Amino acid sequence: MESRKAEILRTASGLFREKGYNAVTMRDLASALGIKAASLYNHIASKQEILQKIVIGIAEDFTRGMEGIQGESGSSIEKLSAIVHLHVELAIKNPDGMSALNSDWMHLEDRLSDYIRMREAYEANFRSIVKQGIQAGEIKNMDFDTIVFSMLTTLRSLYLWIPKKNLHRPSSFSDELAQVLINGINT
Amino acid sequence: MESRKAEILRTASGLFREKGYNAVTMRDLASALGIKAASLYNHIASKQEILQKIVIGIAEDFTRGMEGIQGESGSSIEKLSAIVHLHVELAIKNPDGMSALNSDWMHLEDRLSDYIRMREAYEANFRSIVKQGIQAGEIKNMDFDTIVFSMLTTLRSLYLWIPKKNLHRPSSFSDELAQVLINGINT
DNA sequence: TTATCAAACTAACAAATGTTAGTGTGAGTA
DNA sequence: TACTCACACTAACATTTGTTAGTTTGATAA
Repeated sequence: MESRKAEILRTASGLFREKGYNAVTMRDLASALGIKAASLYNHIASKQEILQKIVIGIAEDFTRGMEGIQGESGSSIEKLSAIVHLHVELAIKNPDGMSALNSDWMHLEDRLSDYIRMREAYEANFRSIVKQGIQAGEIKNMDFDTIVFSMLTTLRSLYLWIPKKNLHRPSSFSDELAQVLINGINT
Repeated sequence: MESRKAEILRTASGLFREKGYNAVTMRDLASALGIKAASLYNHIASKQEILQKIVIGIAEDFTRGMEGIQGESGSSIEKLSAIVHLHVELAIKNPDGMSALNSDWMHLEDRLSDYIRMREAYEANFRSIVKQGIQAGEIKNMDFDTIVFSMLTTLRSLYLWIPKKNLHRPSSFSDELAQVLINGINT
């Protein structure tokens, strides 16, 4: 059974998505759960903790996923395809949390530097895979920054789009997206 | 000379970009301008007005730009290329304002429905151009939603990226981006 | 029964926030 | 000189907000 705390995090994610972290008050959140604001503090220490649990948790999912992909053997194209799958999987699992990660990370306070470190490491890994692909002749030698930026922003924004689609078969959707994203830059 | 009001809007755009509309207080904004919060009200009616002027102004730029493109003759590929140019031009002109448009539109209150109407009209035009391109055989018949989503999110996120690049020649950058975005879907 | 414990409540507070009222000031104009 | 007007100031306000203190409740275990 979902713990009360998990329920709070899930409900908060939904509200953060609609209005952003700062526009959601503890009274809003309590009201969405059918309780009073003060009661929230039986479960969480502060509003900050809610944001941190949501955002850092997902950032760690991405870090773990990227480590797994880097650890395996495979061509650059195969690795990029695995990255697309990772983004689709996490966006499906928790689109509201992804929204907070994308829009509210700057309000992280104490854990802001942790988040930025993880994001930079992730992007460095991503760039290194694309670079290897170009060197190996697997990826077209177009403007490097443009390739990376275009792929990353599309992947980062998946949470906006995925809830609208009817994903009967997530894995086939994921394959399809990988095709569209990679075919444009594949040799 | 830049009016005091324009200076306020410009400064506010920068702060909104860093922290988001709700996290920027009138005292923050005043302090960035070297004055007191109450003095702002000699120039603007409310905090809301600042957001509205910024966001609705840019939304109207896009609406006008799209009307111009739709009005001209040309292939779908040429129109898409013109749309890329439009996005690059507006992102260069005012990246901070673009950030507010992308991240703070939901706080528009009175003018929220105006904004949403404009955005929906813009996207409908975009989709119609892609659809015509597919019917005319100019664009690959891949998954329609995926093509549209991938292009639109990349264009919408340009403001995050453009300030980091050294754009000596905006028009050649624009051509390059259009190449990367369109080549992947071009026949 | 009695004790425990998670989880809700009421009441309150200090700080922050958007905004208003009323006032001063200094440069340009009549 | 006297007037105006843009633009800044101080002081204060009513709300809103995150959070704390202390209390009640209702189910489960001893």
